Amino acid sequence: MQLSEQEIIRRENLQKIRDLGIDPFPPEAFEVTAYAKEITEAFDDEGDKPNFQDVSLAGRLMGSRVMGKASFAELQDSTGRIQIYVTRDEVCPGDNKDLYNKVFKKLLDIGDFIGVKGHVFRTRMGEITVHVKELVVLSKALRPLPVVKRDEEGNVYDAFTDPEQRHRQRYLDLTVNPHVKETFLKRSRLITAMRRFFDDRGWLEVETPILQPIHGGAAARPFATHHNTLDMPLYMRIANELYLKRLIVGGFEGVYEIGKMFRNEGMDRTHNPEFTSMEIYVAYKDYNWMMEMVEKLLEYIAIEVSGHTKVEYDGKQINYAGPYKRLSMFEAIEEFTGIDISQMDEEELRATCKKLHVEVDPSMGKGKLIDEIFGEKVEDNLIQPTYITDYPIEMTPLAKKHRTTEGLVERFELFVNGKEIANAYTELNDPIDQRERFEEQVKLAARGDEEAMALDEDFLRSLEYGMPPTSGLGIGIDRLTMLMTNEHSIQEVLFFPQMRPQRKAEAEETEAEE
RNA sequence: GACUCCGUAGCUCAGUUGGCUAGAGCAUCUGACUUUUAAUCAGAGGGUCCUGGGUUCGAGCCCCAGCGGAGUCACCA
Repeated sequence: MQLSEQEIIRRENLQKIRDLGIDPFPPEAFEVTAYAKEITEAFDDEGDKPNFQDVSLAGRLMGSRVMGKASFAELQDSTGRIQIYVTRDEVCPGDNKDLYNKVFKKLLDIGDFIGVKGHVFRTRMGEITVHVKELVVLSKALRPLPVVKRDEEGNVYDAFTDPEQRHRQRYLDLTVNPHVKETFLKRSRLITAMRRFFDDRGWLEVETPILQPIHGGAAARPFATHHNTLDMPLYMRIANELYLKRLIVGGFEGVYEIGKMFRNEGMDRTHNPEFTSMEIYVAYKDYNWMMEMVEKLLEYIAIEVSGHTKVEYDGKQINYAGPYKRLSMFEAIEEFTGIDISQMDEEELRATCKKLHVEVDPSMGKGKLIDEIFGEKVEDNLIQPTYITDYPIEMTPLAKKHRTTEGLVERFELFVNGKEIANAYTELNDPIDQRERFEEQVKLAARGDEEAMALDEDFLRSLEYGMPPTSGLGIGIDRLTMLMTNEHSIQEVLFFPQMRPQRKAEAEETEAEE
């Protein structure tokens, strides 16, 4: 491996620290008693006795301003940065000044972990600072960190911005770009809030198989794998719906799962091959109840994550306080095109598509044609949270037929900022109807539809034993996180988004070793 | 999968119509400095110009192929 000049110098510094009898990677725990954010927010030197007079902090050294016998430096811990003040004679009370003159001034580099003990004071310039009495090396960094600087007005210099490097080396991104950490803290708060909301209502968090012999529950191409001992193909799940419903059959009244799904399809700003979804099923409910539940859920999450029901996205204020506007698919199309398609047959729909300049192909059936019109003419207009209800039966094989309208199912999707973020049904629990719907899917598959659902005989058997009336909901956690954090790419809300291997040569070497 | 744009120092970026030894700021190194704030001042070092071919007297720049990324579209919950 070819080392850069800076890497060579850091390795030399590492050895020099060892030569001074200091372990640059000490095994002992270091007791932390205070954090940067806590100190900068709560330090009080107005009264008789300033607080934080005996603190111990640990973190990375992120820059230093050395001036002879006294220096200022930046310490960055898990909560943020704080200035530290280090003087030679306090850090080195005896005759040996090596710790200051050699270790601190020369051998420590940006990125090294150090621990400091001392008291907090305010400098003449007004900055809250830790006056260091003891300093220890906790871990040496051998590679130079990107150095991002900010001036008083908050202007950023030499930002670490290349998306490729940021995503491949997320640890660097997290270290030098504070906003990134904030996004992932919000993601975590979002999931925690959602879990608490469900747990408080007595619904049970469960886990269902990720490796599935039949990839059911959604329309998507799967990742295929193989189990050696069983000598059988297995698929990474594209959905967990059919397993969660089996648990409702088994007698749980409410079950939910937050977990990864895998779809072997294109990648772009809103799609990663693995993504996190939340699915919940509640017995004795229908989709009308579910709409009210989702309103409460999102309002709760918005407040927990950002403090308000109104969250800015893309320069727009999105208001998550319910109730949300509800439009049937036909009403929505009529609202944005002026055309009532509810009574049209396939030929009339085809003519309407042509009139609206919506591209179609001959393989599309009635449901697909309606979906195309909706996607082209309506979706982008649904900025504030809006429910679209009552979808054509052809595209929704797991939802119950509409209670009043022939040809529709009891389904809704929630749209925010023109994107679908939730999907829910009054679940189909009639096993005979369900079998017929699966058989339709099998016919589609025979016609070459790679995404048609497979027939799951065991799932049908479970329904035949009886499933209570149930409503189910799925929410894409990544996309909801994007909305709550004002991020525009799914890569910004995943720690490690999928990327191509960096070098072909390296990939070939790895293969050769196997 | 198609098209467009991008790839130069650890980081952010210049680099003219193809023309001397490829530049800047920060970072790094040497020195000065006991309250600094993007610390400052003086000096120094650091390059697989993404990779491989080609055109040319001469390529960071032009051509071809490849690798990686970003965007748009296609596909898709």
